[in-house]
Amino acid sequence: MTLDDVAAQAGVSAKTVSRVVNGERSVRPDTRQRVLRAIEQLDYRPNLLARGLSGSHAYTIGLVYDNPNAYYIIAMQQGALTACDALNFGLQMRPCDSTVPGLAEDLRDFVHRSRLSGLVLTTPVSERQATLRKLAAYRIPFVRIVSAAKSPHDGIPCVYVDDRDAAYAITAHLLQLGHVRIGFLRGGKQHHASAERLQGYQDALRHYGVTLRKELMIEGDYVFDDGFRGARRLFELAEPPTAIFGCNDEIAAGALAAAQSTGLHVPYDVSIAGFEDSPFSRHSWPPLTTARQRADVIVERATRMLIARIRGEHVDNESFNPELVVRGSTAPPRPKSRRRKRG
Amino acid sequence: MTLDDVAAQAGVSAKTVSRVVNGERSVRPDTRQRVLRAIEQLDYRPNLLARGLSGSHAYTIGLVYDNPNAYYIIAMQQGALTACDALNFGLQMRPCDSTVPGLAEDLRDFVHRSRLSGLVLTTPVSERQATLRKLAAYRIPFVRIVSAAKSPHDGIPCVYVDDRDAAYAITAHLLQLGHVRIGFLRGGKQHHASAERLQGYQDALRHYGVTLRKELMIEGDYVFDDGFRGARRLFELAEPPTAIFGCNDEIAAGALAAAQSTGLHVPYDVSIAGFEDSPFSRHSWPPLTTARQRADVIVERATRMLIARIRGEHVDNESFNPELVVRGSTAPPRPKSRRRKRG
DNA sequence: ATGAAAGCGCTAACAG
DNA sequence: CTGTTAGCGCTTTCAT
Repeated sequence: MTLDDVAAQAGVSAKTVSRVVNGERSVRPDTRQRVLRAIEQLDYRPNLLARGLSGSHAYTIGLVYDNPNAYYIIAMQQGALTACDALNFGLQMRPCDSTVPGLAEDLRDFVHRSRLSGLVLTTPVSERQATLRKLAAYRIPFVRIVSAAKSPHDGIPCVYVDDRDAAYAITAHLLQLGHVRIGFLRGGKQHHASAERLQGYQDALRHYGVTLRKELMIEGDYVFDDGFRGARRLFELAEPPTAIFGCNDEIAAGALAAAQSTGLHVPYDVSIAGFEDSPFSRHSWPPLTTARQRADVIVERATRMLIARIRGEHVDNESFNPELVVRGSTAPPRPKSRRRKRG
Repeated sequence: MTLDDVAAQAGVSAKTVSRVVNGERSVRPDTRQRVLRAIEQLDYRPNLLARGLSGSHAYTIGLVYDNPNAYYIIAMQQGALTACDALNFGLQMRPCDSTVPGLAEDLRDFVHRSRLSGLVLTTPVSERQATLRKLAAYRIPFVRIVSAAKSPHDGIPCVYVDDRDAAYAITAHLLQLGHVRIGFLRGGKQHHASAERLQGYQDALRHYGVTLRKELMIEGDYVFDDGFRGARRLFELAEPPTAIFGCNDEIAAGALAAAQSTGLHVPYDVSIAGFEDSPFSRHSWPPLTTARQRADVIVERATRMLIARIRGEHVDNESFNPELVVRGSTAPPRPKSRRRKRG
């Protein structure tokens, strides 16, 4: 079933059928109807390979990620697949290392080789300004997912996730339980979300009139071991925190393991909260209080935006707000620590 | 960078370059070398769209999976990508539900629509005999990954993983530590690996002269909650086991959580072992003794086999043996005397 | 063992 | 508005 078959059936040229299929407006309504009917009768479906080879792009997008978190990746892929299936686009997965020097060139080659229509950039690739600039200079259409409290005004379409607000909510939850000394285990610096979450933590403390303490904020990366080590350091302080907020669930899981390895009971001796609502947070004991971040929804939206953009439609930035999920790993501090604070 | 460029560089015709790229044997070794050098010098990559349009198939394979385990999926994708990149094939991911009635037809449509060259079937899809038969009848080339102690002789190429042997090794490890009452938390019945692992467990017990006890083998699925519930049931027995072998790491993580929620100390009160060597097993406290199963390696091999088969080469089945990894979650059982003293 | 010619199904660039 | 003519980069088929 080819364009020519449809053309013959409709009594027009192949090019006209092509125009109808691609939604071009320079076709008379009655001609269009005739072609549409022929397409339906013959159950014609365009050959993506031929379209891609001949046209300026392959009707396929690339999903670019550099994220050590398996759950996150699966969720993102799921979202991208959903959108691509619905809109008749192909999808290529592209794991990468966001820190290599030639990343923009690699992605350019990737796009050119497969004649990709565009890219969905996820964090932290989406936060490397130099890479974004180069990609834009290469005229590669892309949409990115970023961590930001409000819509960026740089003209590049994005879905922005308000990590700051969600981190504020988690910290406020701990403060409302009565915690005052709250440790913060930071995530990797190449993720802007880390800074946003730290900001949310600090904003909450300030609003509740609690002094920020440097020794309670520990640097680290989004890995279990840094959560473990960071928590151990916090426990060894002269005045250890009664609650710990890990920058994501994996860090929090590391903190949980550290508590257990130290003989501390969670949540009675120490409360622990994470971020992300990954299966990690449910598959620990006790399950972790966290912020629900629907990576599948976020990426599906970004993918739809990208395809709309490729089709020349106007697109507006979209926002996503993670939602607080309270589970068993957080509870009020033990009275002892409160007394200590007062005395 | 096209075939013609390479042909010019190597001083041969485009067709010869094509032959080399596709691994055809009718090329003289020295000619092949010359072409290979030209390809490297020019960093030539064949255009998959053109190949697909021109050839009888799209030089792209599909990776089919129905597995709830994110780590497993990522590892499999990684392996498939590695092989496809090396052999200049495209890759399409295909998550599915292995229990739906029309699966074979869905996959056939998937293959035809994208003119896929073949499929890599992973468990448990690869174990649905009716689906396999239909796929074969549709003349769709595929390679499957199965759980088996020895090479199947059904003429369908496969990579077979000896789960039984690895489960035997884990059980033997526990027996050698001195455990006699060893609980087994089974995985989902639609996975043949579950039966193989149970078999390995039973073989080891028999081999060591330990009586099998029904109440120590608990049914369940490959999910955290079943590990949790199953372990709780074991702890409630009049004579609870001193060690638990979970059919995979997620089940074992559930068992670990159950132990902790019951106030049992791992490994002093109870040893726990898993299977898979997923990050789960490292990100718990204590880290889990397990069997290392390199899903990436397994799938990469399967993918290479599939492509070889598509190219008309002869392929033999390959085997993979998971390897025992001992970590902190297993230790000798507590001597009765000491237990009394502490209790 | 290698090459020449003929498309694969579609769209871009031009006609009219 | 619609049609014609050229390819896209590769594999097929058939020569040699």
